Amino acid sequence: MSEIVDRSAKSNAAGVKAQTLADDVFSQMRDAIVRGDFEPGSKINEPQLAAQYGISRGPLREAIRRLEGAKLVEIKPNAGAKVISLKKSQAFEIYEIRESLEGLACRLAARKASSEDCLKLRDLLAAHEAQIQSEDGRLYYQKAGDLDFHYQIVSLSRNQRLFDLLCGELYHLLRLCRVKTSSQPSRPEQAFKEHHHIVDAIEHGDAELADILMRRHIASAKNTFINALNQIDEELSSGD
Amino acid sequence: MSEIVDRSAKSNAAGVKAQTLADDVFSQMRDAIVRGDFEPGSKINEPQLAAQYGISRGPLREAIRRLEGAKLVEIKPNAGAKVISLKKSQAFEIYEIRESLEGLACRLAARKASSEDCLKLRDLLAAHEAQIQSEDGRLYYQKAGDLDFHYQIVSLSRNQRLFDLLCGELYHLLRLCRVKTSSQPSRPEQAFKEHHHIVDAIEHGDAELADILMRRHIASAKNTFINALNQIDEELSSGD
DNA sequence: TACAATGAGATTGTCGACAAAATCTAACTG
DNA sequence: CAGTTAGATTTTGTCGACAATCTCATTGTA
Repeated sequence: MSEIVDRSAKSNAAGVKAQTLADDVFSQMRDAIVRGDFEPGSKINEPQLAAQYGISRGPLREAIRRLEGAKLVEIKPNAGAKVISLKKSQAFEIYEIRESLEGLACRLAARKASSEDCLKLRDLLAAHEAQIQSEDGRLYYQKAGDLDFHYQIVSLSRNQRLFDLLCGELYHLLRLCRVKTSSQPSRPEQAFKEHHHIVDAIEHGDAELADILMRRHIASAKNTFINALNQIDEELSSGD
Repeated sequence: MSEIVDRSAKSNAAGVKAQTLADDVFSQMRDAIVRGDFEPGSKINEPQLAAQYGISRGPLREAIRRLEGAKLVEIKPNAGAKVISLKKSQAFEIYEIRESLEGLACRLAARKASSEDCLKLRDLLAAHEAQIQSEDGRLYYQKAGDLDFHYQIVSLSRNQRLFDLLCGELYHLLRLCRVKTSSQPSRPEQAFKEHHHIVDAIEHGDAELADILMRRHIASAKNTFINALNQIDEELSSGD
């Protein structure tokens, strides 16, 4: 009943070939941008990219228009598209929005989650704990693991548009600037505790508390992230 | 410094002719959809529309791709685009998101607004009061006036992305389904009081209170809106 | 030497035509 | 008469070519 689905994965799932060239190239380019294969701020050259993907400029331009809709490129008339380059202040803005929206997701999840749902969350956290204690725990935790947790919470909100907005747009944007701070130390143990407290609140159906705890959790992530960015700026200006 | 700007108005401002056909047709179609000129759920016929706007299918398809990005149409491969048709549950989802985000906007506005800013808000509300007491007050207030107020609050948040999201996307979507409930009775006096209380909180720099008041204000709007939709459903099913 | 005009090259914007897919119609079969 | 299949028509997807615009280097002049 009303399952939350990732609509953004139109094509690149297991072996399902794309329906249209524009959609296919859109997925490829989106992943490439988020992965950091395109330098942020770099110009997008239509003839070159069309040749690279083996398509004509028509579908390519449609793909670029979709990227514009996903806020991953900026288009200026008669000047072409550029890969977005997020400044610190813009990353901060996105974190502010995420803080509010994930608070909402938690609030809704606390009202709607079944005991089964909570069990699945606990399982996920248990798997995370095992990973933390393994050698590459830190890396795993902050990369895929943390994201898994937030994904699952958002789907428990049973608000499809909220899911699309957070998981289909904002997360991509944040990953884009996280490429810079790739090896940020993070704080796995602390985050792990916070996750458990959030699940506690959801399990008790305490929507208000779940909201507050999640917002606090994201605020911490925001701070460590901004600090990492500041540090990079300092290194650049001192080493230059 | 750092003025909040409506980036969505690329073309249709005063006399400034569009830079590119695709952008121009995008604006026209977006306005037409929001205005209700396109029946929600109706199919978009490319050859016909291209002829209507006097352009070829290339730019038209790019415009449609941008509309897809704005969530105003849905595209299925090899089947074309359809104007979005929001169900009650989806409108509800959008209101939930709006509630959270405008709360955030208020919270930020309370922290950042200068006394000048507050004065402008008061002026706006005073103008509204005059309108309310005039003959077509009700209509004015709920249409342009109410929106003006919310626009201004969101600008005061000084979060450009929040502004784009709320004023550039969500408001359009809500206006789209408000077309149905065109003459909803609303509650101008009550809303007017709430607006004043919100400005009070912002003036005092009480971010927490401003947040709560705005969320409550939108929750009321959400309820009257959903009730109006329910009433329409009843009329349809009984009169049929 | 500094600076503006000019022109060549490259890039974006637009178009019409063709290919592939879907839809509709109508005839055919049980 | 219902259901299915085959063909015709419409619509979407893709391509290559041309026009408009921008960029940048070169040249000429003060």
